[in-house]
Amino acid sequence: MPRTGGEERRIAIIEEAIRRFGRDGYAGASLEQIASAVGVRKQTLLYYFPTKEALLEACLAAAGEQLARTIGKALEGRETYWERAEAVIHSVFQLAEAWPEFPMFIREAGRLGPDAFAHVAGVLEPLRQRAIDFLQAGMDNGEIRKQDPALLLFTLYTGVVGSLTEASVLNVVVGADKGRASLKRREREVLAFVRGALQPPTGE
Amino acid sequence: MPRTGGEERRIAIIEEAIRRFGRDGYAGASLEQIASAVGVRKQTLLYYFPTKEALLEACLAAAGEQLARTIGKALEGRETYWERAEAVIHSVFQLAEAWPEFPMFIREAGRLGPDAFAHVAGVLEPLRQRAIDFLQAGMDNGEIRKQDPALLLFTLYTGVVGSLTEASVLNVVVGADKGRASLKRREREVLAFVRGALQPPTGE
DNA sequence: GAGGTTGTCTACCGATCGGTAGATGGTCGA
DNA sequence: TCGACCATCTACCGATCGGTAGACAACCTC
Repeated sequence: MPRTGGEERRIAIIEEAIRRFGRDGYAGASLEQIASAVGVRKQTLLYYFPTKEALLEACLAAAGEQLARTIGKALEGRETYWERAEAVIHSVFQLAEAWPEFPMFIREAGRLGPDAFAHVAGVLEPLRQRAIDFLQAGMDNGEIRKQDPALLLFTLYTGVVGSLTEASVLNVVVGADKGRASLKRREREVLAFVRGALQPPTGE
Repeated sequence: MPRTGGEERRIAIIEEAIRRFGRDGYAGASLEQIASAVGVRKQTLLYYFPTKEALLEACLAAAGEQLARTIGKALEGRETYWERAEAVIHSVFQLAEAWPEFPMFIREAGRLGPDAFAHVAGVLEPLRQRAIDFLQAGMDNGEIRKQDPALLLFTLYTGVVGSLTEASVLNVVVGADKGRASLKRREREVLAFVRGALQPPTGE
């Protein structure tokens, strides 16, 4: 009866749950699967998280924090609009490469409804506000096409998340598309799309 | 014991199943719920579709046909690139307004894996080929920014589907956003984004 | 109007799900 | 050293799930 200790195991369960919830959806993943993947019985999982929903909420919060950490670090020292956009997107793509189910879980959070997604977004709120102020400033001084900054942010979000989660569609639409090289190509594509969404209509 | 007759009921079941699969996901929706929403017992549903998976496949095929019909009709008589893009997007947004779960189901199809999505995409293959040829021609004569046409199509797909399915995210990121007016606003936003993705980098 | 076909039902089954109860062992501080 | 606590387990429960078996009624055909 090995004892890994409390916090460590708790984190292991959350990470595995994010993988499963991302891959199979909240309803499609069972506590049994998650527990056994961690190498523990279901009842042990229920010792850490009294219900499935409690586990979900812990995952949502953890995902929000992970994302905030990743994006926050990417923003350090970046000044121009383009540097920032590029750095954030690159960091998220790196995260997705190391942990493919992560963006899927984020999307699942959105699918589960506003309440679930709010758990993720709560931690990200300061970053959201910064991003919107930043976009607004860029529009005011003419470096970014004038538009609703919040809607623009939403469009950027769907573009990045879609590119990271719709791999099945990509395989069917584009043809064989696996591995690291493909992810890199999609990152370039997203960057081009973001450039298009940001640049003023008259070009330069 | 009313008898609605075979084909009519079959279609009613498929439409309700698309709603439920779209809203709750394939795993999250039960045959019981679908059947009772149609006003029929689960065993009657199983008379039409011997297994849940068979019902799913029927839904995938039906969704593909619905989409092909909608897009095909939107393309009639449109000539320029912009007219076509606008018409297709508008038709899809109209479909989504009348049937909000429809785009959610399409996204669920992608989530279920390449095999499931292939059932939808099969019917759409001629349209996909036309779109790619069309984009390629536009790039060749300089009306569209040069890029991989298949990847561009994928990006457009994720933009439209994302805008239609990530309503929860939108509510959190943008704030209250319900009803017809909001959908119209999002359609304009998507159109702007598509324009950005299509236009050559030097403006015009 | 008899008989097959089609559509809908009641009744039930085994598996699995999320969750409860409680025993057991390991660890550590008093 | 001994008792409290922490972590993990075995055993089990009621509900629900997808699916089967089969009765039965309405309809069509001849």
